[in-house]
Order: sequence, then C-alpha cells, then structure tokens
Amino acid sequence: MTVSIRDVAREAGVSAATISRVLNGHTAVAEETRRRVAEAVERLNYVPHGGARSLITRRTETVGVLLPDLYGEFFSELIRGIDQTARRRGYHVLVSGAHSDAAEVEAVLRALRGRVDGLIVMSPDVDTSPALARYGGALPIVLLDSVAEGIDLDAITIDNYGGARSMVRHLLGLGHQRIALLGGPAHNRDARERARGWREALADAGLPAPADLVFPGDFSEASGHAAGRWLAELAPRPTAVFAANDAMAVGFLSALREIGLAVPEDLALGGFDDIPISRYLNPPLTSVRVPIAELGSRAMQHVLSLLESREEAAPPAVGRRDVVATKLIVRASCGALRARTPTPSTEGRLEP
Amino acid sequence: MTVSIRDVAREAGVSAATISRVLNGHTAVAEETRRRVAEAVERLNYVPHGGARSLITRRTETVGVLLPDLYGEFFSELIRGIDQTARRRGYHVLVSGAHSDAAEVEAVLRALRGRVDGLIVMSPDVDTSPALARYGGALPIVLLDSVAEGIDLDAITIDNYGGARSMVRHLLGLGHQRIALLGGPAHNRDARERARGWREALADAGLPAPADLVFPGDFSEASGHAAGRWLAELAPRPTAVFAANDAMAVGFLSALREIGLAVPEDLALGGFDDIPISRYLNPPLTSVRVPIAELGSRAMQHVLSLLESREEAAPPAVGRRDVVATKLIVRASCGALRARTPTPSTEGRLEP
DNA sequence: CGTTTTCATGAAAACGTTTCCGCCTTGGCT
DNA sequence: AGCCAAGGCGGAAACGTTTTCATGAAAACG
Repeated sequence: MTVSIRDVAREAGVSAATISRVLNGHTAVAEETRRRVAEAVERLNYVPHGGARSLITRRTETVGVLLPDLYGEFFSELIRGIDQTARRRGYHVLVSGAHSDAAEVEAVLRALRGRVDGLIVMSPDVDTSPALARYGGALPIVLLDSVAEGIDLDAITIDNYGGARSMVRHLLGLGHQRIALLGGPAHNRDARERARGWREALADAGLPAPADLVFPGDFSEASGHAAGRWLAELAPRPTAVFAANDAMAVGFLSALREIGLAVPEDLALGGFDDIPISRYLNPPLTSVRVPIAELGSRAMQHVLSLLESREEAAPPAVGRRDVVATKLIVRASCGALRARTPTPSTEGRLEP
Repeated sequence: MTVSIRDVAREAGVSAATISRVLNGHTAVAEETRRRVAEAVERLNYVPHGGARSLITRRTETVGVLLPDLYGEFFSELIRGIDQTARRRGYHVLVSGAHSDAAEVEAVLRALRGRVDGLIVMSPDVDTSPALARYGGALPIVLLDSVAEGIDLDAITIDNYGGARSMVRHLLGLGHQRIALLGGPAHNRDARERARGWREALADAGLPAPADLVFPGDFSEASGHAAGRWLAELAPRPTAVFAANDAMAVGFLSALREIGLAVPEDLALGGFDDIPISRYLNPPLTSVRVPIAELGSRAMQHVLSLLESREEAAPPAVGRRDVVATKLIVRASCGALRARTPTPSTEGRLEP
C-alpha cells in the first residue's frame, strides 16, 4: 500500500541501508548508485516515514506547546512567533490549548511522551510544577510567563511590572494623582504583576493605592464595559485609569461614551498590550507594547538551544531567565497628545 | 535512562506483552497480575512511548493543520475550535502556519508523512491541489475555506457570499443606493466571495457595481484607514460602505473621524466577521457574524469521521461539502438603530 | 478419570527507519 | 607482486511498542 524504504531498495536494486545513506547524505555513495536511487525514489514517489525515523534517531523534531485559554490577538501572535522560528529551524509544533487545571496538564504531558523533543509551557494561572516534575521527564522545558514553584526551569517572561510602572509614572507625570486600576483575573500572573507595577509606581510617588480604586476585571471587553458603571459611582472620581489590558480598555471606552465622559478631557486612560486596533480607537489608546510574537520566538529559540546543547553535552548558550522588555506607546487617550492621525510615523513613542 | 515497557516487565516479573495488555485492556489479565503490573508501572513512573506505539498501530492520533498567514482574532478562534474538538476526541494537533506558496505546502506535507493521521488544509490564497494530490497520499483531508482544482476533496466553507449579500440587502433596505466596497486581497477566496455577494445584491436591486466604488484593501486595519482618503475624494460620495472585514472597518472608522465624517449620519457602514470588539466600537459596528470556532470544530469533526469510517470501511457519515452559515448583526453603524448600550441582550440580530 | 474448552501468559514477529560492523573491491604505494 | 587504506555497500540489530500464535494450566464436561 504505502511505499517503504525497502520497496525503493528493491526498485533500485540496492539495500535499504543505501537508500537511507543517499537520502541523509551522511556517508559517501557512488555517483552511479546515487542516481539510480534518486530515480527509484522519484518513480515510487517515496517519502520517508517520520515516525519510524524518530524511533531510531530519538528525535521527533517536534516541540510541544501547552497553552492556557487565551484571548484573541495574544494567542495568534504567540503562535505565529513560535511557529515561525520552529519552521525556520526545521521543527514542527504540536499545540494543546485551553488547560485550566493541573490534572489536564498532566494528562497532556503523558500523552506527549515520545512525540516531542521539548516543551513550551504557558500557564499563568495554574501551578504546573508537580506535573512537570513528574512527567516532564528528560525533556527540555521552557516556561512562558508562568510560575513553577520548587522546580528549576528556564523561563521567559514579559516585563509586566516594568511596563505597568512606566505607564503609571507617565500618568503621574501628566499631573494625575488619583489613578484607578482595571485589574485582571486575581490568580493570573500577568494581572498580578501589572497590579504590582501600578501599586509601586504610586508608592514611589508617595501616593496610596487603596483597594477601592481597583476594579476586579477579567481581561475581557465585557468586564471593561462593566467597569464603566463602577467608575461612574466612584467618588471622588479618579482623573486617570490604567486598564491592565487593552481589551478591557476597549470595553471601558465604550461604556464611558454612554455615560458621557470624554477621554482624555474628563478622564485619562492607559492600556496594556498595544493590540493592533488600539491605535485606531477613539481616541487612540496609549498603551504598553508587548512584543508577543517575539516572546514566542524567544521561547522556541530557547527550547531549541537547550535541545542542541544537550546533544553536544555543552552548557546552553542562553540565559536561564529571560525577560522581554515592553515599551510605552503614547497616543491621545492619556491626554499627553492632541488627537491626530494615527499613522506609525507620527505616533509618539517613549522608552520607559 | 528512560524507562521502557521491558523495564516494567522485568520489575513486575512478567512479559512485555502482559504490560501492554494491562495498559490497553484489550485482553483479560488475571487480577493478581494486573495489580503487580499496576504497581510496577507506578513505581517506575512509566509512560508509554507514543511514537513507538504509532509505528505498530499505524495511528498517530494526531491531525495536521496547515494554515495561511492569518489575522488576529480569526486565527485564535479557528485553532480554539480545532483544538477543542480534537482534544475531546483524544487527538493532538500539529499546526503549521503562514504558508504562502505551493512549494512550502509541499515541503510541509512531505515532512508530515508518518506524523499525522489526517489533514486540515486552509489555503484561501494558493491552490494546493498539485501538492495534495502528490503528497497527500492516503490521508483523509478536509479543505477549509479553500479551493483545490481538479481534485475531489471534502471541504468546509464559510457562506461568504450569502453573508455579504444579506449585509448589502440590509443597506439597500435602509434606502442606500450608492454602496461602496472595501475589498480584500484580490486572490483571496473569502474576499472574492464577499465581493461577489456585494455585486449580486446590487444587481438584484437593478443597481450597477462599478469598479470605482471598490477600494482594493488587504484585510488590514491600515488599509481600512487608507480607504478613508480614497472615500473623501470620491464624487459623488457613496451613502454607505461595506467593508469586507471588520479590521478594515476599524481603520476606516478611525480615518472617517479624522476627515470629519459621522457614522452613520454622513455614511452608513457595515463590516464582516463580527470580531469581539466590533460591538464596542464608536459607533458599534453592524457586521456579519462568522462562527469561526465552529468552523474549526466542524473541520476537525469531519476529518475524524473520515478517519473512523476508513477504519470501519464504511462510508463517511458527513456531507462532502459543508457550508457554515453567517448571521447579520445589526448595530448602530448602519443607521438602522440609534446608538445604545452594546450589551448582548439589547443588541439586534437578524437572520439573513 | 479422560477429554475438551477456556483462560492467562510468553515468545517472537512486525511497524519503517538508521547505523554499526564487516566484507569485498579498487587503487596506490613500496 | 604484495600489501594496505579507503571506498562502497549489504546484513542485521536496534528503537519501543502491539499483536498473533502457541503453550501450558486450570476449569468444565461427559
């Protein structure tokens, strides 16, 4: 039915070993033989069976990616970065999304044994360390923006704290003293770090960060919209709001419009993530840019270099913990700029 | 190093075959033996090697997904749908993204041999039929919103045509006679079908669809923004615009604001896709909802049923061509509604 | 008690590759 | 002419499972 290396061998009148040699080019083969083999391969339309090859070479050329339940833009960008550098290096990507608890992660980890050479694990909500410790086995693992207590793994994280702090400092610099926070899910690592940035920036300025200035959102547009009502009833009203992600800022803007509050005149607003549409909002949204694709790409690079270093028994050439920097993007919503054409060339950018 | 089934066999004092029997439960095993084996498995922390198993069972329990270079929300939702139903049925997902030409697709197809049991191929831009015919081999394949000339494959498509037509009819019903189109990439299937819907809806109303009413966009926010200038110079100006996707509508809205045109007062606007933020735009965007996750889910279901039917040598229980319906979502941007709170409960929905 | 059936298990083959080892041929060197 | 090195290639083992077949013991049956 499906043509195997032995069929090709028979067709070319050589042994299977020779076919393998020609295809992989490790050993010298006579020119004449090479030609005959090439012809047979072509004639039979032979393609080597990856699974069988993996068994003997002990390399699947596949990296597994475990992801939580992710929101729109973020997910795509991340996968894009991961897939792009994987493919460039000749690797495949096996994704497994939307893991909510440790048991699920464990099940996936088990099922992946013998299917992947390495792992990228992102789980900002649940602590996967027991599962990883038990079933990670000998696999190189890189954590993406996640925690893993008590087990020493390489990790790549976003500088959530630094980004949030620079945003709040920017708002402080514009004269705001009462700055509210639209927070993310309580157990989410990114959300917590961004909240910490907000808190400490205020502390640095000698200002309080009371709990009643924090709205408990969940990173969704809907929760941002709900925050509108919350804000309307807040007295005295904050003069600025820091939304822990752009999706919430979008919903929030929409709610403010209904309430009749103008941004930035009545209220300054800053977001986080700098999703593509942020520059096209009304007003264009000041935000903290996160190089998401780069995050994915870096994680993949890291796994691959662990993989290579393992083969060569050399120490990895990369840092154990990598933090990818964020960048403050100033647009009109914070009041620092007059609203204007949101083209890339005219938009203000500041380093934190 | 890594523990194999033989190690467990030795530990439990039985043969490897028995371990396999216990783990897979196909044949009866004495209770006492089962217990000993279970203990050994537990003690050695044994996890079967998926690759080795695949080799003999001839099933990898993995489905490959080939995707083009995709935009934000769409990509995530699609993968979400695919991954979700895959996992529910115990399958893995191997993704490979951003394929721009046939040669690339061919290379990936070759590399996937022996790694996947089936394939979901989405390639609205390039015709992959030669590659699929040559290297698809015996694999079950489902096309996602794609064309494949001259080769008979099952396919799932979005009702782009119907969705576009119902949107344009809606605008016509509101009294608009001059309706411009913000088109997508010329070679893209979705874009072409949506353009066709626009054209034929106009034709049905006895109206012309001249080329100068078509802006050649590329589905990006930036091209939507560029369309603003284009529109401003159009004379006589259209009274309504149909954007072939929401991303362009977002950029377009932003440009209109700069130009000083009010939506829907000066210009009615409709989009396509109904991405999550559309309801939070100013004004909330009338759009055509595409159940993207369902699209992915249906594709996966289809592949899996092909897989099963093959094993049972029975005819597949699903239709060869599946069209997923779209739904017109009416909000304020078309002028049919007064702007109001964009909550799910109050927003108008109409069947096409 | 002898025969047959059932049950539990082990040995070995198979899946499709790669790679180690060794054999044979060639050709260059002394 | 004899020797050795190198090149080219085939045989066979190996990777870690599942599954078929065979075998022996126990149970059922007359």
